[in-house]
Amino acid sequence: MASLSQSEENYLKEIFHLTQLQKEKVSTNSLASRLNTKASSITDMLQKLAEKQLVQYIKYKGCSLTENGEKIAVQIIRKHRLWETFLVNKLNFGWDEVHEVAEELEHIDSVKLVDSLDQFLNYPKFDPHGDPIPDKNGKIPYRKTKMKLVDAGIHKKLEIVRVNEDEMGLLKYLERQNLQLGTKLEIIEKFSFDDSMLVRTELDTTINLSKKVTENISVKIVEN
Amino acid sequence: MASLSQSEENYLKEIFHLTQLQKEKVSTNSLASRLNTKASSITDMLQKLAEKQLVQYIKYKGCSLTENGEKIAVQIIRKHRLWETFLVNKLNFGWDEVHEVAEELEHIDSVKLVDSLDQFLNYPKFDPHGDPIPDKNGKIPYRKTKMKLVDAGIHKKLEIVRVNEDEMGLLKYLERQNLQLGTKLEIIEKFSFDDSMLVRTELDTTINLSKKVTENISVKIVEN
DNA sequence: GTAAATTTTTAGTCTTGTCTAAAAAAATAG
DNA sequence: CTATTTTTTTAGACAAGACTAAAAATTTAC
Ligand SMILES: [Mn+2]
Ligand SMILES: [Mn+2]
Ligand SMILES: [Mn+2]
Ligand SMILES: [Mn+2]
Repeated sequence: MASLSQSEENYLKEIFHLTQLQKEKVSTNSLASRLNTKASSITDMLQKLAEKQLVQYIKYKGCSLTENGEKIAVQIIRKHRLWETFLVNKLNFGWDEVHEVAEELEHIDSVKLVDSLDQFLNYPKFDPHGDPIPDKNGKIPYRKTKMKLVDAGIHKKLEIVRVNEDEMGLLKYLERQNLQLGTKLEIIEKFSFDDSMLVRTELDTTINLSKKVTENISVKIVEN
Repeated sequence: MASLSQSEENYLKEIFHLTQLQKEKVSTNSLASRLNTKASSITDMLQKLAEKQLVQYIKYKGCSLTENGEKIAVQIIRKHRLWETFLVNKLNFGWDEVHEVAEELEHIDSVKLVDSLDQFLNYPKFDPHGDPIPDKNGKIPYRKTKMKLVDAGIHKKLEIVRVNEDEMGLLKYLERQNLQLGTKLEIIEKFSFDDSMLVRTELDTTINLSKKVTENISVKIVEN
């Protein structure tokens, strides 16, 4: 089990994420754009990872993770999300400040460290953005009932359970609007001409949210 | 201020440590043995670091840190020792388990992270081995009164304030003997034929310590 | 003060991960 | 179904950081 380079780990992680989004095999170009590299670099690396039995790769057909590759990817995601939780819960980072540092911390290689951190944080199930934190065995506590705000029905009592941390600028925007995980809200009206919606929060403030926003927030129904 | 590679940071740190030990310029070979590389690799890197104005390097004459190089080295040491403190104080690592992980954590690049960690730990002055932790501004809280146990006088009340974490196996040995930072002891007798000594600890247990041990423990005098 | 031993540097290679440019395969359009 | 466009792969290059072997400088020994 020779340990992997940061680069290799990032590739595995990204293949995992892309596989979640669309069920098909992951294309060279999609990886290239997520990893900010050129397609040729992706091809090189995929060949290496295939060699190491971490991905299945068929020329021109894209790739997917092997069982082993997925196991490793999940552990990196576990570390990433635990560190983000640590930074927010213990070191008082804002939720928009943690991702970059977690990108570095996730590569620290020590099982004892990760497990101790997990315990120290009291075995959190979700990170500061509401993403599930895989446990020691790689089990991911997906939320069963969760939908994008854009798809939620009108006049139901909703609670924000997840925000898309990848969406550049969203976190800061939500902070400014006083919207956070756990915030309860209700859709008052949906405007079809620009797909924005008017929502009312607990404090009786009403805000208009654009499609861009409501597509990147997930909620659960609290009551109806 | 382009950020440095892990390798470059390790070189700077090691040059700093070696400069502390012996006042002269640091030799290529001494660096090679500390960094587990070959002398030729050292030469290559010194040329690069000299280029970047981080070390002063004169062919065949050894090197030393520039002001800027030292500043960076000290900040890495700060990070190393803060992380070690975190691991012991918050995650319940043993003092013999932290160094390796800290070697990785010390390269995480985020001033906010380091300073928050420092605050979270309550601005510790010393790490789990009794080594001083540089502050945000690079000031190092050296202990004024401290001597190697091997050099301490007989029948004085002493307290362990520092152990040499580099000495392979020492930490585990001391743990086994129930000797830790803060342990009070008194030298009962010194044996010149093998330079060992008999010490009595607070709990009235007496232990014979070899020269190898007493050279790598530092104490302060509590009373005489 | 010269010869031998040691230390340090140089020259040349290798691996990793990236890039650009060109070639090849696959997808799309008419 | 063929031609064009797009995607992917290959070929060749480069920088970082390490290594080995050989050359050069320095130190030590007599
Ligand atoms: Mn993140
Ligand atoms: Mn997250
Ligand atoms: Mn250490
Ligand atoms: Mn230490």
